[in-house]
Amino acid sequence: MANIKDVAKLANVSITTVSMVLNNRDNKISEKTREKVIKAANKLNYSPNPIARSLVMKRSNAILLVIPDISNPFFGVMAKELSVLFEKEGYWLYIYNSSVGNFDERVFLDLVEKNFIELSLIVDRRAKNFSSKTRDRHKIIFLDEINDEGMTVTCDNERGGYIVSEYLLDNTYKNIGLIAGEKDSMNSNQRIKGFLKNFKIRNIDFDKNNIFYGNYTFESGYENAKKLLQRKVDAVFCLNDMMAFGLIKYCKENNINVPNDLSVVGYDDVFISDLLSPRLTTINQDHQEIAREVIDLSKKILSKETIDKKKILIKPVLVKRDSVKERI
Amino acid sequence: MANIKDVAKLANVSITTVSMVLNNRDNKISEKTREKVIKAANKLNYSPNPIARSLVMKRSNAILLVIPDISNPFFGVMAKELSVLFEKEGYWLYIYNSSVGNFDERVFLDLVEKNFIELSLIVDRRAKNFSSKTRDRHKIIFLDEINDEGMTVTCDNERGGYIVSEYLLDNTYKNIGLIAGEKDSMNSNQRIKGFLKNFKIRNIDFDKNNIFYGNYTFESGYENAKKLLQRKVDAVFCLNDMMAFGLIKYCKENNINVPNDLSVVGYDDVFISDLLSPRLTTINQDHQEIAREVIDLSKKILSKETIDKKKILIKPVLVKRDSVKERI
DNA sequence: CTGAAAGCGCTTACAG
DNA sequence: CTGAAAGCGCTTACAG
Repeated sequence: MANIKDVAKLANVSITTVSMVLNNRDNKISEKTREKVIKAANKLNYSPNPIARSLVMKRSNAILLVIPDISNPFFGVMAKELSVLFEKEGYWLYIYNSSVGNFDERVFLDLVEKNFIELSLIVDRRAKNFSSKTRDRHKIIFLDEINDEGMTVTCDNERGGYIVSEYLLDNTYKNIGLIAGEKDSMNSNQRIKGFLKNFKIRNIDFDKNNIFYGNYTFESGYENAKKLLQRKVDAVFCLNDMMAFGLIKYCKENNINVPNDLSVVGYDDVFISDLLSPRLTTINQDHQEIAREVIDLSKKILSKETIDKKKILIKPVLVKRDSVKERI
Repeated sequence: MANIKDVAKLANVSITTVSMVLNNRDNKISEKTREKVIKAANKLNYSPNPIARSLVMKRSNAILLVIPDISNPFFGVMAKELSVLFEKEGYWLYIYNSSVGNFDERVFLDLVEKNFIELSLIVDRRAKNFSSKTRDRHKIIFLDEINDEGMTVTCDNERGGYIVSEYLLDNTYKNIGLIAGEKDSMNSNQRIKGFLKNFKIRNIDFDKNNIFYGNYTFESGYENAKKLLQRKVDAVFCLNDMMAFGLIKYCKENNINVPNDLSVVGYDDVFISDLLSPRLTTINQDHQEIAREVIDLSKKILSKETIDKKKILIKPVLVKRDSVKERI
């Protein structure tokens, strides 16, 4: 692999000149030299070493995406879509599975500063505790409703929860259970908040013992199923599809018919929700729109434009399918 | 963020000494200096900059994983499992979605040489055409049955295909269709080869017009469904689950009952196969075992051990569920 | 036992 | 208009 010296030698110029031409700092370079350099570079199939470049420029064209778990299809699709779009912009995505390694401010700083990451997209509740120094020094977009200061692109979780309770209460469900995310997950808590809001409005009591906390995995849906069913619930709102799948799996194994014996609502509308038996009623978050908004915002941040909106909320939509028995 | 100079200054030694201590090249360094350095490093929360390190050492602790599409759950799970295991070994995984960007020898070399990648894991048929120079110079494990020279860890695709035809023929299916992967996909071709083998053995003709080529996506299963159904097939072998999902989706929309009107077999046993309606009969490739074998082999390759086996084949297993109607 | 120097492959003031 | 030199943050012969 040719380096800048080889090109300089072949073109009979200094490496300074090569660098200037190739980086278009060539306002003062003569057309003739320019051509020589370009020709030599092409001949040698040269492109600059990004590692060396990062070291001197302290930037890297790299964008960090922190997600809990790439094997969750919701994040898989998100990662894919963001990859495509950022690739077009000349950036590449460095995916960090935060449930695999650990993830805290120290890990984040190490990752970002050592690798000269230019922008970070984070969906991880632990980012809530980042110091303001860290937030100020690094460009971050939260894809999680973590706080009210940072840039955020996310689905309107409170509204999502609200819609679900509306649907279930309208359909006269009386004893509704919840399988939530981690206790300190903002996404999860916002969805719960929206969900409970409707109970208050209608002046209906909600037994908080009906809330079980999982961790957004298939397994945690499965494991919470049993406890939940002991409480004789007639409907369950799972705060993501994966946990709904786990719950449904448990029901199948125990001859509990969904939706006749139990109604189930998910959240995410992962593409397979539609293929399940029963087809899963769930909340759709338009990931294409999320991705688009993320890219838009990223471009602005990267080009240091001043940004008007600090929080972008995508509207959630209830997709009615077959896992809820409509009683009205 | 502290750098090596800061540590040297605080510990009152040269940067050489700091480097030696921290990299355990300290056979000759006095215990006293050693301690001073460690203390200073801890105090400053210092860890070496990996970028600078890569540049001088020409290695990076980075492993490249080339997969077609991270949004396919099969690859998502694979990526996750490999991440976990490599993390434990002190490496990190750089995931490249080859269906997003393009992928050829040039792209590969650029990626690997510029970033000082130490090992590449590739599942992409286009790697078939890599020159032997490239293969020799770089450590590669193919997760695809691409050729007979390189290191390979993969599922025994031929056997997988064979098992399926056995099952379908035993169940007296007469007009079987195939939705395959790309025409030049080795995985796909091996599965087809195994599938057809059984026809030869039993002296049954197979109409090759019943083979349709997709690209392993949900959409391509859906799109091939129509053409296939016009050929009045009574069973379809989809060469991965995603395409089977697409086919089943089409059937649902067109009131074709699976398995009563049409039997369907998939390949991969993605975790959701079990949750579909009907539950998908498919070939299981034990990804945990694949991941383990990959790690084992990787460790050997990275430590330059001589390797005995060049090709590791994981045994596929038919998982009988509900998408095939058993006629015997 | 420890350190000064060279060098990895680049970019960028600065000089001419 | 072009190039020599310094420097990014490290490691590693080599010298003493």
